[in-house]
Amino acid sequence: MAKLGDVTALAHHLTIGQVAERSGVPHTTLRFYEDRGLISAERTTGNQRRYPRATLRRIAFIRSAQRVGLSLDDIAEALSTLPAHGAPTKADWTKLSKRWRNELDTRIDALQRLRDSLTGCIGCGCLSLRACGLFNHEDQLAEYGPGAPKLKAASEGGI
Amino acid sequence: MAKLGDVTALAHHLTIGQVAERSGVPHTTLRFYEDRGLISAERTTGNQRRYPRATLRRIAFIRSAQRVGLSLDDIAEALSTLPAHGAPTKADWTKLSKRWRNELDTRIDALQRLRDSLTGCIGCGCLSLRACGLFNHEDQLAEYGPGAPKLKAASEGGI
DNA sequence: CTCGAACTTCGACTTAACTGGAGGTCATGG
DNA sequence: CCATGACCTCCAGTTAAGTCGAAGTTCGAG
Repeated sequence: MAKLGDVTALAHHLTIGQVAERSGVPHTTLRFYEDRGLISAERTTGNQRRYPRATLRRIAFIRSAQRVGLSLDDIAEALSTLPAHGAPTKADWTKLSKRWRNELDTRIDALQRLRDSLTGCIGCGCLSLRACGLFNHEDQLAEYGPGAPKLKAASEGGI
Repeated sequence: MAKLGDVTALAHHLTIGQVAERSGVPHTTLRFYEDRGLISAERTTGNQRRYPRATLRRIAFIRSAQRVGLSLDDIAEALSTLPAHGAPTKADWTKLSKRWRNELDTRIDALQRLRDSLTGCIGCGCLSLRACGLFNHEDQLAEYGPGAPKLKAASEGGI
């Protein structure tokens, strides 16, 4: 039953197990995220990872962003503009945020249309989805949809 | 230069190539979607696919839903409650829509929080993200995040 | 009737995002 | 000081969502 004292050695540094437990993200995934450059950790003399508390926020951000359909690459790119440790400059933040705002706004819009069109279809009784906003730019959508393989050159300005 | 007449034979049925072009989804992907039960087509005597026009709306729906992070399985399940051809009953629609509304509302909410927290961080100057709504339920999130492997039994009530 | 574009199936390959196991190292209560 | 559990690296396997190519068939303008 040897346990790492709950009185965590060095209150500001969490072990990978602690981060895994608190964030709900498996430790294997945390190492994976590190490989992909999403998070980072300092090492003890014995080569074990020690995470700053801020990592929990970073992970929360990652999972939130992922949940709404952004790829780890997009997220990594965004996060890379922030220093791993220490406070980012206001300029960094502004730039990152501007790029994301557009993308997020677009996605929020898409979601709302999806939701409202469903609701609308019930409300108006148009059981075949005809005339519902979402479905009437049929030929316009596409452009670049989802898909594992990178169809369009990874990045080209936006996320 | 033999081209399929632009005066489409049987105005209500599109070839896979036409659907691909109009929807922007590659024909290979259309066949893949058929395998996964997302769309379907009638066949000519020569075994070629002929899609009803409504398929374009179905595809638009699929891509929209995917774009905001829903899996093809979720989408397939939702679409499966609608008949492939012909009008669904109002009851079908109501049921489908109710389930999706919750999920979509949740996602919209998450997106908005993500966006607002970014914006807020700039506005309030809290350069380290401290005190921003999104990041303060740190230990609560997780639950079930994204991930290719099916961690939690595929479906368990909601999408 | 012919010819090329468009279609068919099928199976192997790719990418993203994990997941799991083998084999070894670190840390700490007893 | 030693056992045990938490940690380490590396690498292979899995799932989702496509993508590609080979080899053969259908379609329809000329």
